[in-house]
Amino acid sequence: MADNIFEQRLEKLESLGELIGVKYPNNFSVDTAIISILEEYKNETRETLETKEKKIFSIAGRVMFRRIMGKAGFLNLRDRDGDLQLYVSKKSIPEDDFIQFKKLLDIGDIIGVKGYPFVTKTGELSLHVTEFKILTKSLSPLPEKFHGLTDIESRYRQRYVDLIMNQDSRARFIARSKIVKELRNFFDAKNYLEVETPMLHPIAGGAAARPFVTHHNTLDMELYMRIAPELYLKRLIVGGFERVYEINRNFRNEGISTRHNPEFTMVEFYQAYATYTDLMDMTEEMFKTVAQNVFGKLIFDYQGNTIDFSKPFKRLSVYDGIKQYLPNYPKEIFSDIEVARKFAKEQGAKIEDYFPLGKVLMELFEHVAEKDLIEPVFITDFPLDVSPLSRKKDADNTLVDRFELYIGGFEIANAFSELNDPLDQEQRFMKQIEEKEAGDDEAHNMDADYIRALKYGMPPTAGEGIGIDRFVMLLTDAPSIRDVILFPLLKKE
RNA sequence: GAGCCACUAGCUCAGUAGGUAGAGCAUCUGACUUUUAAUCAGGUGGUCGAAGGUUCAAAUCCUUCGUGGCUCACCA
Repeated sequence: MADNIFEQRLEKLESLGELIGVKYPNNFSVDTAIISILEEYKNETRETLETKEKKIFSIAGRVMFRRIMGKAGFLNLRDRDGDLQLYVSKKSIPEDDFIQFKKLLDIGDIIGVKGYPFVTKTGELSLHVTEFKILTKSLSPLPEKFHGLTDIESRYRQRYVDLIMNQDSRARFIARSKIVKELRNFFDAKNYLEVETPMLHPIAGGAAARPFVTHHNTLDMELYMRIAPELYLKRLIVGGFERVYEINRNFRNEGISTRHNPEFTMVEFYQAYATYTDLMDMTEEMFKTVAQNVFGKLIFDYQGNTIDFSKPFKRLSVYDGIKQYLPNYPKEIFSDIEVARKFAKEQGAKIEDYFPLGKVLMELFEHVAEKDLIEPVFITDFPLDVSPLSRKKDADNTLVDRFELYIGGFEIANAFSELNDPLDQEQRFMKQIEEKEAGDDEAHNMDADYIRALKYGMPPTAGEGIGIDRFVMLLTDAPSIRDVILFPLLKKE
């Protein structure tokens, strides 16, 4: 015998080829999923089942455990959504099949079996196998059966192994898929139109972030991976699609952390004739609906904190938040930039000299409050300086009709009533360009076509973006964004 | 980008007054026809993340590098 596992398994693969004629057969038909056998027989006992006619099922999956005795043995078979124990005995199957079972099988192999359900002495529903076929040899051994794969890097790099071994990881990605489906149902029920807008942008816009740059060869043109779909979706509002949403990836060329992956998924949606307060109500309804429909509950544990979606979400303005977290604030910080800068720096916020007042206040707020925003809370009424695409408040032109939703200590949604005054928008872009020149490399760029679109008239509109990855983190109690992204970005091996 | 920590068999992990590497599971051989982390007996398997250095001697001490984790910074 060869002296390592890979070589040993290659030899078994050769033997299989000699025994059945091909090494990788594809002639086994599956007629049943394990979960439907479990469902159909869940109320049967050893006694009730013995009196019934034996019904043959054909199932397939991966061998996870085995316990082999002399002329018989048990296997645990796993398919896409269930595990079932198999009982294989020499006298019940053809001789060639028993050779496959006894001599050629390894844990991790993909097999197909036929057999009839029965209940063992110890009361476990099992399949009494009458045909046994190895369909795909696994040449690499699976991780240790009891502990599974725990090394975090391996779980990300070899997600396929993680998904085989770790049922909680598997369940989390299934939940993610259901969450996205429920979001679609939610928007579809409100007559939203799902659209797809460009991922390659000639101008990176719609958010403040550094983009990935790429190049189109034939047009010899610089392009940017999109940092947000916002400006395209609002062009569609101009075009008369009054309710649109898009679920897709954004790309931001920034740091990686437990809450940031360079490519992440957002649902961004826009509704004409709505305001940001309408969206607060809608967001609450959305979170409750998705949580209830996917998980059947409204109260979640997130990393040791309880998050209750059944209660109305709190609402707190940025300025009130500063007053609440820093009761000793100097009265002048909301009007005097020098006082605000000095105070924010004293509190430990990172303030650059070119920051306008609104940005200083925003940094201050996030520095002191963000970590404590565990229960769902809408932070409202942002400074104009940090909101170049938002509508000004009627009552105070230094603030905008905007909110961000915080849950579990991080930002999960951002929304506002949209600025639909093309002349104001043009001035705001000009101001952003000034900030860019002053040193803010994440300031917005001028998008002349977007201004051109607004000049045709965009109805009063509100829009919102929700980070799907973070939403899934909350609902599945995931400590890191990498736990909810199948293949998170890692350095090259 | 900074600090701290980790990297030993396919997997999960032991192993520091520095003396040349171990266990469990997996795998191999044998026994066993109702087991379920099966059991019993006996084997195989390692350039101790990489490269330098100190030393008679390095998994162990030092330096640099790599990969990863956590925290901070960045992320309006």
